[in-house]
Amino acid sequence: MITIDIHKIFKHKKIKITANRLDIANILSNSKHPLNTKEIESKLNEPDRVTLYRNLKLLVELEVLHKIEVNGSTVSYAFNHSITDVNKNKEHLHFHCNICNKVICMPQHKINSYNLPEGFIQEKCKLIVDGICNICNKEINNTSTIQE
Amino acid sequence: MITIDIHKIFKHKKIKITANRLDIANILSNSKHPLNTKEIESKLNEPDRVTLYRNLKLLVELEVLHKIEVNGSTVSYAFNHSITDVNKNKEHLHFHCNICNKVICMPQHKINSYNLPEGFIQEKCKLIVDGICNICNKEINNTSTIQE
DNA sequence: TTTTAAATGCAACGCTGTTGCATTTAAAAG
DNA sequence: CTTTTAAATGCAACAGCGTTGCATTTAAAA
Repeated sequence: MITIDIHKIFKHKKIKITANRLDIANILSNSKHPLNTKEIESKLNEPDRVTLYRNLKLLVELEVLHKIEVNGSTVSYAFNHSITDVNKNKEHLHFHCNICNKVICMPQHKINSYNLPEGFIQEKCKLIVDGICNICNKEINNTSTIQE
Repeated sequence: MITIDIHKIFKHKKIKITANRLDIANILSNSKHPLNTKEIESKLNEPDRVTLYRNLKLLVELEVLHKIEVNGSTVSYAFNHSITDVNKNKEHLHFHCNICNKVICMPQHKINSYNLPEGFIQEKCKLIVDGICNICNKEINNTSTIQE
């Protein structure tokens, strides 16, 4: 059961183990794709926005979660599996679908460090590709076939 | 004089040539770096937020400007020089300084297209490196030297 | 010069995230 | 197990960024 691992992580990070935090971590840990605040909120039983925002912020600071900002209005969160599994979660490409707004990790495309001009220091890096995801693409093709 | 080129661009795009729009385009055309809304606003004589936002949106849609979102709270705009100069402004790396918040174009690092899984369509792409810029880096070193 | 559709500027709103503060609760101490 | 206490919660209110509605102004066509 994954819940036990999350208990351990919270203990190790020395934060209180609360229902709110367990819920958030479990939802994201079990999700195939990163989820935005709305999606997380809708999966919670007692959704208080303030508590959610505070816990998301805390868990990102403690590196339990990753925050992924594909654009100004779409902020997603993903569980940082590299806490338990070192191989996963190196900085990688994120795909953002302009139709369904979903964010999909593409760990096959890792991000290297770039040769910047003298004096520039690279701390973090993000690579975002916008477009149409495989599911929306399929739907578009189906619809157009029917119409013909 | 650059103003004449911008006149031509607006004519060609079939939008009214107004003082507001000329100001925005001139400010960004003459700026070395992309500027955020606050910075543009501070350089305007009569700053009405609504008109500014509406014109920024329009000029981005008409591809006179580029919109660069390095994170949720930092949105910058740059003049699209490729309208007049085909060589410039291919999609490239943007550097964001975590100290001064400035955004700097790094056209030496172009963005290629990625080999995405079956069914995914790439439309746009962005590559953002966060860190410390050369100017802030120099300031940090100076300060620490004095303190020693 | 007249006409008209587009652009502007104000007020008010909406969404996302934050702050202050009283109340509740996890978990440490006894 | 009970008491203690610092952290977490939930509410109200706020702040920043961008948008919408609408009356007024203005660029540019007639």
